[in-house]
Amino acid sequence: MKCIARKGMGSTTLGDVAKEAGLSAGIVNLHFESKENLLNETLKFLANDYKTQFDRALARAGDQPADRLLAAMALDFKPSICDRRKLAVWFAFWGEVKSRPAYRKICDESDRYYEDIVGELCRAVIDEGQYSNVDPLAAANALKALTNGLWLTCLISPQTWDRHHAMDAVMSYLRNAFPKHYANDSKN
Amino acid sequence: MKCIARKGMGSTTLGDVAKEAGLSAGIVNLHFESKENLLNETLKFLANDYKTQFDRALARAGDQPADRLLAAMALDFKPSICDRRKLAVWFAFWGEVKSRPAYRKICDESDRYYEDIVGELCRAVIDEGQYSNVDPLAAANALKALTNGLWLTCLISPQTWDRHHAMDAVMSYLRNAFPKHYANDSKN
DNA sequence: AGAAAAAATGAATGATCATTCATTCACTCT
DNA sequence: AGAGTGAATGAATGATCATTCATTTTTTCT
Repeated sequence: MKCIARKGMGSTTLGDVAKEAGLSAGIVNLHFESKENLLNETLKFLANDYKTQFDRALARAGDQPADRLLAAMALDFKPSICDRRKLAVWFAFWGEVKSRPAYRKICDESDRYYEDIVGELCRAVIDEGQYSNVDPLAAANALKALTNGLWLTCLISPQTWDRHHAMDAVMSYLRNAFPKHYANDSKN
Repeated sequence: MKCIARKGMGSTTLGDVAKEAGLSAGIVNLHFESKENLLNETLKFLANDYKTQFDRALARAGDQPADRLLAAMALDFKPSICDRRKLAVWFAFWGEVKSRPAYRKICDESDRYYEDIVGELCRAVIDEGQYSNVDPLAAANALKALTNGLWLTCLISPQTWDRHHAMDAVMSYLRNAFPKHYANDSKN
């Protein structure tokens, strides 16, 4: 991941990875069989790292759906996730999604997991607030898209845009969509 | 662009490009000097293609800021822009933004152009609607991020998600943010 | 300690590529 | 027609890389 962030996915060689690990040239093939396999495992690792943090963030959040939804969204802009190096790796893989079905599949399955959980949270919030004409799954997908887009902005314009601006944008979205729940941004 | 969409940026060789063009091996270096230069020009071409369509879409839109803003957003989900092959190319470059300053610069400058124009449209809409506490630049950035994120969803989940769903999500955002202007989605 | 297993080395191999350039081709003038 | 110009060819070059594997080093047992 360090190598991908530094040199880009196309330009990281197994030699780079070995050097980064402080080991010798042939080491990656010994442990990962092939470069393709290493990259697949890297994406799985990244996805799993996110899932671990996501599950933990929800476990720590309270019982209220609105609090849980906020916790889920806030995670995306914590330093442990919204780190320019990690974001670069996500985008490196997304950049190959069209040409590498294996990457697409991993991302797609991962996305579905969050769509379910966040969709369910949205459903509960919508019920509570009697928000009419709001589809919970659509809201969950929009939130996911907003996050990914804001990550790109963090990547492209680090000088003028940071994770705090991004979190503000998410709060703004939540306030507009679910005004009764997020009227005053008391959190974070 | 065809090659990048099909094989990914790291795996497209100058030979692939030459073959796609129906020409011989050395042709790319003859016309573009180097591979690096070809890639830079490709990104510039893509950005310029978008700008052309953006300017034309605004030129065709009416005088009302709300109509103009809607036209700008709707463009992003027209087939000529929201095409899986073109999206793959955008993401291929975004995937290297961290490691290639040249790409970041082109994207950043391009983004700023739209931030100005869309920000100004948001400002006008906010004035008209007396929407309180809404920062026009923040709204413009959020809309841009939403678009980019929705593009990613189109790339990753083409089976369950298309440009129409994406446009619905944008309409939903506009309706929540500027209810007086987009209450009934009479357009597209 | 010392045998056995596991991990790591790094030189060698063979493939792939970007780039070069002498030559050929196609077209435009007069 | 034929000289002159620009475009295109494709074989050759040299560099980079993934991968292999015989050998060495380290760790884990008893």
